[in-house]
Amino acid sequence: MSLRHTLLGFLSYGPMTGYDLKKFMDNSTQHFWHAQLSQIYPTLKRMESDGLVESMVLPQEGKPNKKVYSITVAGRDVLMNWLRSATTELPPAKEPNLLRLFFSGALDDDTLLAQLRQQLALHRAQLQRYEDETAAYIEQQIIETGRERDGMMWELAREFGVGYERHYLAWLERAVEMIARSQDGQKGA
Amino acid sequence: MSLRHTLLGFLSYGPMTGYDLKKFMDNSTQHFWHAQLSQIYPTLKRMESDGLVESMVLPQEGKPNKKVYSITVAGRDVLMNWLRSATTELPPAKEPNLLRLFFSGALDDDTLLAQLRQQLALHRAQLQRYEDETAAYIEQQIIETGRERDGMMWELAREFGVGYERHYLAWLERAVEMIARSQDGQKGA
DNA sequence: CCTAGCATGTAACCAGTTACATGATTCA
DNA sequence: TGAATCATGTAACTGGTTACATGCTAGG
Repeated sequence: MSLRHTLLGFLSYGPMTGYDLKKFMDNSTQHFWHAQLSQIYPTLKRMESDGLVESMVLPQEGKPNKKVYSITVAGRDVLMNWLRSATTELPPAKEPNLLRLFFSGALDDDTLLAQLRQQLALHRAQLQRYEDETAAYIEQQIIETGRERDGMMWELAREFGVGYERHYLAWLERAVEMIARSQDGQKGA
Repeated sequence: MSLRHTLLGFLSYGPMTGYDLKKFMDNSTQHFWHAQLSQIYPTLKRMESDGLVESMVLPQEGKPNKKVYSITVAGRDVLMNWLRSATTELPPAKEPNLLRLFFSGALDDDTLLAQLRQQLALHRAQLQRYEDETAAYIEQQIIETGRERDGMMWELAREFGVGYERHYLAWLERAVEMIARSQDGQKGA
């Protein structure tokens, strides 16, 4: 259900097209909610027939016409109800990399270490991105839109990402160390 | 694709039924991969016709017959290839609670604080579970099965969970503090 | 010349959820 | 008496991915 909520959330900032919505998602909610254009377009269509959004076609030359969506009163209602709704359970997660590790007892130490080091590199890069690009993007968005309170939420989400990557890195580093040490022990014996 | 890998992973420890597989998942991979029986049964069937597993029917009285699945050589092959496969990208995640917060600028401070405190309670409970039940369960499994190297992986996954919950709690606590403080400032003024 | 960006969508497929169906046994 | 555990599944639906289709403009 949450793609609908994501679209309502962005449209609550102002009217825009499906294409615009995709770009906003790629730049901001990407790491906690994402979608392809091929899912966004039909979802907007269904949301319109459900009365949550309405569209206006802007004719263009040399490009397909723009279809600009706005949130309706009913849409704002659905959005606010979602924002207020209680969290009674932790959402189930799918983490293929953890799953892989869980069953990696069958791998030799070298392959296992290579796996973990690959992940280390990816997470280091992601931490960097949160600290540089994402921070700059949020600051710029706050200046451009003047949405300071929303900006506080965006910043909180970014800080979650930073904390998450730091935890992930610390854990990976400990795991690598542990396995490397147990390997030395075997070679030395 | 990863439900198939999960099932192969558990079957690599020994033959079991779909029902057993579900219980193992609920007790161990639950927080990084989960599935319903209604998805497990047909998946096993397709894996059998793909030659990754094979089944043997054990007749029972008063209950449906047991269908015990074992991993085949081809299945073990697929499992090992997956374990060895490189991680080239961070897997995309869906975090409805973060998404909700991202758009929560429209909520008043009290509702926002209530939201965050609900989450705090859930994550505190989850941390406790990882530290008590999960730790005990893993220890017991290692003793029962003698799989010490696999046990190291299970334990690493558990420690990831502990670290994740600690990070989540620290972040929630900071967020609550920040919002509560900004609220005091407004009241005091 | 080719790639990226702008801008819309459809169709086929795969993964996952919810509801339904059956039926015995054990425990509170 | 009713819920939980054992044990299998099917059917209908929803959510999400991948591939296909079109076509112009700007920049390296």
